[in-house]
Amino acid sequence: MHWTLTQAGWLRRRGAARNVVKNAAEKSAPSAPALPVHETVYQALRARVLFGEMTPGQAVTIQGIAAALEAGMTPVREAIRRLISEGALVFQDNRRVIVPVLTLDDLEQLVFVRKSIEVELARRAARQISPDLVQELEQIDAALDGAISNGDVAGYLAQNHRFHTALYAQANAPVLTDQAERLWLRFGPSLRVVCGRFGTQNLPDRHKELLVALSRRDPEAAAEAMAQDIDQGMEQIAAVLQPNG
Amino acid sequence: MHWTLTQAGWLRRRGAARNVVKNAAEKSAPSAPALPVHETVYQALRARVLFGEMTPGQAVTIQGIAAALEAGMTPVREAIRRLISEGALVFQDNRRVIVPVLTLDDLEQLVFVRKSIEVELARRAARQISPDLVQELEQIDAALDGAISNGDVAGYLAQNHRFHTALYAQANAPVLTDQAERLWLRFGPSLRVVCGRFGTQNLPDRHKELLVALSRRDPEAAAEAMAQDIDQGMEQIAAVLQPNG
DNA sequence: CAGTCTAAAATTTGATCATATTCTGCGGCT
DNA sequence: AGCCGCAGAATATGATCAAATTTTAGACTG
Repeated sequence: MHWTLTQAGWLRRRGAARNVVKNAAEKSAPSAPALPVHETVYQALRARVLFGEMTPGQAVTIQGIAAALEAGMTPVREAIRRLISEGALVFQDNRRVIVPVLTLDDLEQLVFVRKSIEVELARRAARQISPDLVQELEQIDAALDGAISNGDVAGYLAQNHRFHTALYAQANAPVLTDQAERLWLRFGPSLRVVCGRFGTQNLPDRHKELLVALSRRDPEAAAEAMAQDIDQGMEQIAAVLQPNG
Repeated sequence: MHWTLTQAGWLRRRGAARNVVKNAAEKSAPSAPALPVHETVYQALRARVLFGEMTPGQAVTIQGIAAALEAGMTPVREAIRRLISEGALVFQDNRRVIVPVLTLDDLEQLVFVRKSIEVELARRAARQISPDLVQELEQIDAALDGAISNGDVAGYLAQNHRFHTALYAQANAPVLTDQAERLWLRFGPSLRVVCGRFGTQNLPDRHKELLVALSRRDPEAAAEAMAQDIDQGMEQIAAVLQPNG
């Protein structure tokens, strides 16, 4: 399914089924303190960007999102500003918002920053990771392998993200983790394009070496494996980018 | 002067002098395409954070800002979300917003990222900088020295920021520059505290060596000087932070 | 009687929406 | 080409409601 987030007025707000997002959040956890709508909208949009449900260049309109998510314009506006600030969306001169199109230049810089930060995160995680966590990561990686062999692109993207997120959580470095999360938002849409074009078969999976290094608590080996994983992933993206930019 | 950005209703909006910010922006540049209010509010708040006009821990209320800047709540809200996303402000569980208080842990990670990114920016700038720009940087640095010897804290902070910004613009690396700018927002408030406590006299200024390296177009020397500058500045901040966090 | 703990009222602040206004780009018309 | 005018969209406001904090008042205890 591919959402069209433009075209407002596609379901003129009626008293009918309001607040889909909010209700979902409330039901799932009765103890949850009812997240603000601007937060849930943010998370919904963020997931779409991260898992490639929005294609590079696609237009994103406030009213379109508001209609699609059954929310008011103010919270949508807040969510969008946030995503823009994170590089997940781009604010054009027209005042209109689109999903960014990566250039080779951008990608080259992204590789540099990712290698600086995520390699360090891997190093730190390796120093203090617990056997339990290694096992959890192995499970995630197994699910990831399953997704790859099934050609399940969405599953691959989700599990891959889950793997890295779980690992970085072990580093106990909120500032660094924050930066890393932000970087992922920038290549999410393009990563999906890669999968769409080449399928999931020959996707990189350096996670095995990473897992070995982690279970050995070998920071430098973990750092090396992470660097390789990043390089491979980014090269895949570079392959589908326009040569110029 | 120290603004109290809490306490709404402190000037019950009358038709009097509306849109202070907007008018200022419009007047200053007649050719300017009338920036949206949410943008001008963002810039105003950003400057306050960056130049230490807000102290760590200070509360920031939507209605307070709206009243102070004579703007509506929606644009203020957008600006605040943006600043939160950049780490310049913090969204608490109460849903209330404050200026963050750095911990030693945060600072340590900030040093790491700054050194990763800004050192690289210095390197890249050194490769392609023009003599004109070196001269401009020298002028800024002179103004900076002036501010230091005059004990002009605000001037020091502004010129220091200007120096780095102008330098990074030469690196021609928007993604990296973006990251760097974001990092500065996180230690701005604390930097001001440093100056307030120790004055401007013994502030670090490794810019001289940096300028020499740049005029020689020596990337590695520039990188080294930048690393030193960052280390010194961050150490000053560490000195005023609580030992625990 | 002083101290203090608590419940209710008052106040502050945040969240959201509906609506009015302004901007932008497009297409037709001269 | 240049000039309307229209439709889609973004921008901005103020009203309204809800949540959280502070204040106040009273009751209970030692």
